[in-house]
Amino acid sequence: MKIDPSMLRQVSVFQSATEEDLKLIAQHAIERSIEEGEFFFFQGDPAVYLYVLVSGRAKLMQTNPAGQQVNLRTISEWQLFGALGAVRENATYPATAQAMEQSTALAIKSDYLKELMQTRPYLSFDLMRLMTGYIQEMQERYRELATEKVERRIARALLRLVAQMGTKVDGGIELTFTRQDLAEMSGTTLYTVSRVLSEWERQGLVETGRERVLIRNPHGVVRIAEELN
Amino acid sequence: MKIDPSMLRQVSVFQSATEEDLKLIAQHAIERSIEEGEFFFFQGDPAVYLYVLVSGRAKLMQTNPAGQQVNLRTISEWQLFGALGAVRENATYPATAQAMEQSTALAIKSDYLKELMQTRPYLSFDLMRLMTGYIQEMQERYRELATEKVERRIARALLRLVAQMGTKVDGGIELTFTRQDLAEMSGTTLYTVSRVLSEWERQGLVETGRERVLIRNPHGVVRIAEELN
DNA sequence: CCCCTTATTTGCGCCAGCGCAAAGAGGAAA
DNA sequence: TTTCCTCTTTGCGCTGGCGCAAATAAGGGG
Repeated sequence: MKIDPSMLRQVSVFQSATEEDLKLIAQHAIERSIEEGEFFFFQGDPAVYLYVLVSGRAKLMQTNPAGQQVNLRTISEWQLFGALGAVRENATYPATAQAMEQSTALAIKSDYLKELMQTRPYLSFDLMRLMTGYIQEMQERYRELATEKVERRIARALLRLVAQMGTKVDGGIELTFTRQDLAEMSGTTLYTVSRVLSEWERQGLVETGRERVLIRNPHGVVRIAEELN
Repeated sequence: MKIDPSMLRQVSVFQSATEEDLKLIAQHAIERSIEEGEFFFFQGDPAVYLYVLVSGRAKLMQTNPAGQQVNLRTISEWQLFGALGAVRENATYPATAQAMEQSTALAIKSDYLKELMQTRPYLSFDLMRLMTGYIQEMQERYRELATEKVERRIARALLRLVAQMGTKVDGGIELTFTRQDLAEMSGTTLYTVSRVLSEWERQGLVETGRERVLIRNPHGVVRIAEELN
């Protein structure tokens, strides 16, 4: 199945592209579908392609030598990932991309995008805007991890997820994540996440289930995330 | 005192610039000198200028509402900082820049660089390369903070500093930092840094003094930083 | 509808690292 | 030399959060 080039405009980096460019990009893209739990690429692989997620959900994570991992970012539809290789020569992916459900992505040769960027300043510019966003987010999360207590970090992780992929349902906002995912996102362990969520449930802030958190009182979660003390 | 434009080539982002461009940039730059402990800008200020440090040393840090801070990066001569504003509209600085000693920097209007970048792809490209480097470093540090024990984090912080600003002296590599600085760089407290350094001193790895660490056995520090156990 | 796999909860014990407090130590200025 | 300020060290007690282990719950497939 070929992707309609104009769909690509949903990708933030391509928002100012011409129809012409989108068509070119679509022509150079390869579609790749993988199952839940499989990988688009591994940390350390040569960064030959960059990807645009077309459907499904994936996570970008980093693993240390001992195998422990942290979740850097969750990728949803029409987000770009693995793009660092388009900038550096002979780059390797600094993180691993794993599908959280059956997913499809467009793979675009990093070199090709690099070539396009030579003559299309808006592309570099939009990509740069994306990157500055990541830098800011990582800086913030780094500070959080260094200075904030676990409960607040979990609250923030939850809020970030709400902004990114929360779905409104009756009675609140729903998120689909395992405790383990949440732990990797907030730099803690699944046990602690479970305990904190249980406590919040007792307070009526959330309602939890298997791979599911329903936020009943978003304002309450915000208060935990922001409250100074 | 006016800066010789060709000196600007030491700035990584300007490495591929033409002499012409360097001259233009130099003409648009304002020199600003500040004393130790003073600030180039604060987190939250409108990001009107970006800076190139000409002499001295500064640190970029992020503060949380309660006032605790983490050190994101140490800036040495001819490094660019505060550049995020050149990319985003109406941006505010996401961090605070404080001089660690008497320092001088060139201030360049963010808008001006943005203008230059429109017609000089190499500039965007080199800036992007710089940014991808920051992203990678922050991702790594984030993972470290989430998964590694304090001792190892301190070892890594030390090694990063060695790479960036270590000076070779007889008997080792010397660094000039307070325990507090080191603590902010590795996400811990000055007490813990002090204890760890004392222990390393007993083991003969380092020699410590006021605002000073002499690394006697770099290999030993690397071992602590890398060793999987 | 039952079985198996995977996710979740919770009790329990433990310890790494925090942070106060108070005592050194080093430098700079006078 | 003395004073003062800042940086550093270290004892001490405490606790947040980790992680094992075992029980429980929830799906999903056959």
